[in-house]
Amino acid sequence: MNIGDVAQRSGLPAKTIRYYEDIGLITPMRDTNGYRRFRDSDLHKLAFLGRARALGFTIEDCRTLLALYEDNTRASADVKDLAQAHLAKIEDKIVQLESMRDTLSELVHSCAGDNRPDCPILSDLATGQH
Amino acid sequence: MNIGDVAQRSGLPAKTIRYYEDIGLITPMRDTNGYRRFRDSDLHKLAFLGRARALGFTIEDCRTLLALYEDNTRASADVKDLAQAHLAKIEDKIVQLESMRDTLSELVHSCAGDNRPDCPILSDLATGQH
DNA sequence: GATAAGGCTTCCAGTCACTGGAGGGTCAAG
DNA sequence: CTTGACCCTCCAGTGACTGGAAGCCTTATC
Repeated sequence: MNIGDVAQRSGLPAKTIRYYEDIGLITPMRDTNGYRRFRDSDLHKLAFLGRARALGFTIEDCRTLLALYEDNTRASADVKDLAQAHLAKIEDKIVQLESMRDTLSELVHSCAGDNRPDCPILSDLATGQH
Repeated sequence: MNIGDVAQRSGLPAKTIRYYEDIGLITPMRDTNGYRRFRDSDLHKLAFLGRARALGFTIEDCRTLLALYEDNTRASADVKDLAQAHLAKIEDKIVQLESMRDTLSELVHSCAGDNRPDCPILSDLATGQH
């Protein structure tokens, strides 16, 4: 398979696939013309990476996950720890965003949104007081 | 005030304040020795920026917000529109993160986390199937 | 055989909002 | 006069791509 094929099948942009090779996540073969030639195992890895990234794992997490995946003597505890740490970060972010949302939503609702200049949003930003 | 003072009072790192000057958000004066000299109005702006950033507004949003703040003929509708658009983005992100959290949480709970290699997390990443 | 379209290559630069560090000048206290 | 705490500028790096330039390869058509 050429890069266009794996891009389509994995759902990842060709640019991203080249980038993943650059940083050593995959190592496709090369044809005599210099084109990358992808094996099924490469496609498999890319799909794996796509799913891990979609769950928000960092690239370094993905590297570790791939290594664990290919290590048949892994302990599932190692995978679980990684996933749990990541889950905690996500939950953290959600809490932060919810706090922003709540404040912002309150401000938006308290603003008339008309032609007059009076604006509680700006007042709040200016003074930190409602 | 020197940069250390405004850093402490605004809660922003000195590096960030210099950066904000670089990109034209503030324009402190200079002493003869080259040190930045901040007026109260600069501190006020920095506090404004700190609060806007804490609500997740981008730097460009902040620039616009500052301009609106200083324009006494603004329409509050302009501020509200900006805030509402930003709120929508935040809500979007929350939905995405919640989806990640739900999937990940399910996977984490289904993984034994022991010394054996069998791991539903890796299986899911590998196949996209539970 | 020429040519055009599309796919592939590499390499460089830009994104966002800082952050770290090197290398050096300034200031106040003892 | 030295020490230590400030301050300065400039450069590079972060994460994970993404866009674009410049150029080679392949396939189809005329």
